[in-house]
Amino acid sequence: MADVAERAGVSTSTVSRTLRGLSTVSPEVRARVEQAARELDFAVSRHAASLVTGRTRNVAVLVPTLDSWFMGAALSGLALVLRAAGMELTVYVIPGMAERTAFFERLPARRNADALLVFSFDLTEEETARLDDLAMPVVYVSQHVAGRPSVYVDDVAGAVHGTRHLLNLGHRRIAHVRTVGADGFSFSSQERLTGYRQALTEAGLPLDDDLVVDTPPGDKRGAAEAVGRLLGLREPPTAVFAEQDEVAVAVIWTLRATRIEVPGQMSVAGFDDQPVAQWFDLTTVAQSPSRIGREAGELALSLIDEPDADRERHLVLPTHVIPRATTAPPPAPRNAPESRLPPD
Amino acid sequence: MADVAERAGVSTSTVSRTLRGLSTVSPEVRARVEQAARELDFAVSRHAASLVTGRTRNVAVLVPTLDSWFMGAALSGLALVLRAAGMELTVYVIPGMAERTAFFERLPARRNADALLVFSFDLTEEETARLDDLAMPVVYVSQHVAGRPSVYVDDVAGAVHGTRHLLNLGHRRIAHVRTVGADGFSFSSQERLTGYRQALTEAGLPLDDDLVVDTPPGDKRGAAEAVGRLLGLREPPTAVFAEQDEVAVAVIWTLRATRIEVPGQMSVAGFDDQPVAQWFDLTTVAQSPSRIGREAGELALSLIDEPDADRERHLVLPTHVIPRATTAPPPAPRNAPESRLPPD
DNA sequence: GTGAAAGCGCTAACAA
DNA sequence: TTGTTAGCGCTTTCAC
Repeated sequence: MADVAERAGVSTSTVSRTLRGLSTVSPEVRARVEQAARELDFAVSRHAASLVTGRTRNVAVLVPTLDSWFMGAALSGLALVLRAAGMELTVYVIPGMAERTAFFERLPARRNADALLVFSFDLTEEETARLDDLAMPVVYVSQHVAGRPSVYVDDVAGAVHGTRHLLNLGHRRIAHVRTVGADGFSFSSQERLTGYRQALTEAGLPLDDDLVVDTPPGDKRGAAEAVGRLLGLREPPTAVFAEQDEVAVAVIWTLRATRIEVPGQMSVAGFDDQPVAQWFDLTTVAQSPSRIGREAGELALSLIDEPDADRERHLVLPTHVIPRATTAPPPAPRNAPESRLPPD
Repeated sequence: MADVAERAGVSTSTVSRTLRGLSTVSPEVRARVEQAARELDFAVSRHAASLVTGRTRNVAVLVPTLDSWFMGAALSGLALVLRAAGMELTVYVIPGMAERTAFFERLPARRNADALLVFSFDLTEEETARLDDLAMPVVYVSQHVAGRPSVYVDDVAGAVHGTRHLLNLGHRRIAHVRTVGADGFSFSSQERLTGYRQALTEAGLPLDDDLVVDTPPGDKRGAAEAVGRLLGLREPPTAVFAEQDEVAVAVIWTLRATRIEVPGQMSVAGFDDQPVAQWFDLTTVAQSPSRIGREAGELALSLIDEPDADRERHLVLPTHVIPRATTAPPPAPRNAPESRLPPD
């Protein structure tokens, strides 16, 4: 910066003021400084600037992986918002328990970012408390954390609508296939189960635990087993509401391999609307991770500017059912009393 | 850090030395300092440290998007390597031409990272030159840049093997569907076409330009048109080698919708082996973006430590064909002279 | 509207 | 082995 100052014949203060766009610089001086900066290919060192301002112009995110449709889309949305605000994005990827422990022990984001977005973890009380004394805004994404700003999709309502879609088609035996990961059921997983149950109850149907089966995510074999269990039931379902599109696709795969037609003999609906849903023409409950990312980014930015605003804000994003080709009325429709069904 | 020093009854220098793990600290003092640091939840400000060391302990990546299978996997691999080295990762997402211009104009990574990884852009000479005077190692990923360190997959060889797989099944009319984006054909696109042609030529087959058709990526309609063109040919192909799995899937989709059996009447192979390939049981040429990310990260780290080593290193990663259920011998096999085919 | 000077939190010489 | 001191490159008073 000293070089630029010298070349423009001004002090470094003036260069600083010019480059930050402060209006207290005369036009001629501004022009001279800008030209000098351009000629010298000068870029301000964020580090030095942070040191004195205390702001890093950097937002950190904590994610379990980068390698998923959801995270890719969410971070793309977030990146968009951050770039528009002149903020940079640093990513902490925490794939396993060891890394997670290390992260919460050292909290490396401390002082090196203006805000932290925590994606898709089901945090313990301790971890949340640890983040509380981070002295920076923390936004929780894809999870509800009481008293802290959160952004998430309305999984319960989504599952209700997805299930209702099947009910409205006339299905009465509707199964739910959910995923169980290394850490047990995720938060979304539980919410979607709740929604599924709620829709059935609303429709006056009994909750049959045999109709709820588990599978590891992204595992054909697991899905095959789950489907096998459902087909082995005395009264098998006529429709499956899967917790995620990937599971739905695996279910469809298994059914077709077993020569059971979808949707002719069995309807299948998913949740997410990720690209694979289009390839399979899958009926699904759509959410927008990219919007989640954007909203979370904007919330973080607003918290950076006004640390006290929105401190407890929960932003709940909507879903919508996209009917496609994997759901249809059941093969032998029973004479269901339509009046008892709430509208889809 | 002053607080920690006071609490431990030492100078800040000693705290600094301790926290950086220098061995010139006596065990008792080290213990006191570490305890004090823990009690105060102290984390070193990377900014202040960078200011004096000139090293940021941060690696920047320039990516066109985060929202793709390839980038997700590649960045996950990269993140792994970086975390192990205690480096942080900042991501610049440049989705469009405007952002790209802005990036190369301002070069915001300058002085704010120890290395830059440039993913999947076909850079112009100017842009490359611009990165040259960035005063930090720049690693080019998924592209060949003469005289600069690069990491990429061997697209030509991959396409050769993919095409040979079809040749070995007995196909003689093999089409190639490639993608054309907003910026024209990508580098990989061209390489894969080259490999396709090379395999045909090796097999003594003529190159028929009618067998090479274009489609926008991820667009069912475009794929349908492309397939239509191929089927309308006087002598239609018996197999399609698609530039990417997504295109292959779209092609299969169209074929099946047209009641053309895959692989019974038409074989289809892809390139990438992304998850959707498994769902469709797609024969494909597999590459490992996660490995690409790891290798690129390691190359960058080595360049940071030894700026002069490996300056021109090109790391070319292998691919392999995964035969699955979408390829089979052609419906009416001609009596092809097997001896002329190179081994797969 | 501009400059001089102090200092942000750290590390790296140098002394002790 | 430890402490003292001088800056790293910037922003921010405070004068002018």
